[in-house]
Amino acid sequence: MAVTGATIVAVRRRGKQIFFELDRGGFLYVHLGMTGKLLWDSAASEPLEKHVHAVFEFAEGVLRYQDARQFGRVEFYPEMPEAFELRGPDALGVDFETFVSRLKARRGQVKAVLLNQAVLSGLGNIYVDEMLFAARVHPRTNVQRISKQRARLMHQSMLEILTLAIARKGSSISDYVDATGAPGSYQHQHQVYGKAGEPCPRCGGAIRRVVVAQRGTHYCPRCQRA
DNA sequence: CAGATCACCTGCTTGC
DNA sequence: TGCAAGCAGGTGATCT
Repeated sequence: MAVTGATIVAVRRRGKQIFFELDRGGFLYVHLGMTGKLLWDSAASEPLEKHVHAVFEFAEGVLRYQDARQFGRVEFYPEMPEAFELRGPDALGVDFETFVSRLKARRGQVKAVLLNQAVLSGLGNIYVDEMLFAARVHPRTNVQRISKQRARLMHQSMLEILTLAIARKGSSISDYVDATGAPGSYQHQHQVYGKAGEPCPRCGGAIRRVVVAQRGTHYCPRCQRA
């Protein structure tokens, strides 16, 4: 295999994309998709658990890639493909001006634009719903019709929510765990995601679930006006 | 070009 | 209990 005997010299991330750079050039690319996990162990388990698709052996232990739904990726690239370069900057690193200009370069529903990784890298379904709720923006709002003040609030909410979610090691809805097997705890901070029918924490009205951009979308119809 | 629809997969939950 | 339908942290192709 292309990576046998290589040493990882750096690990980088942009949005949901993880890059393990190798001393001999090239890199291993990992995207967890919906149910992917990278699991570290001091020794390989025998036999392999279900849905383990790749095992990387190190001097110190073993890294397994497990992914029930197989929407994730583990690939080796000798160099950076152009398609990767075209993806948007990491959401956590964008300043307000960049945020606005990248959003305003698009048309259509704000939820679809935020989920588009060519606009910003890193926003997924949970965090888009949560940031739109925080900024009181309806998910179907045309991105061209969002005011500067509202965009300011969205940008602030995005940074706050992502920062807090990372500090809490992510949202574990059913099965996400980190490399040590520990679940995240940000799911306990969710205001609207997965809360259909429950009272809005801000106004008490019922949270609604609809489909926007082909994704289950949770919002408060009273706080987030169209 | 925006947006809908489908496709890729497995597993868990819900409802009859 | 059984079985079908619906749902899930993502993305990309294809069509209208």
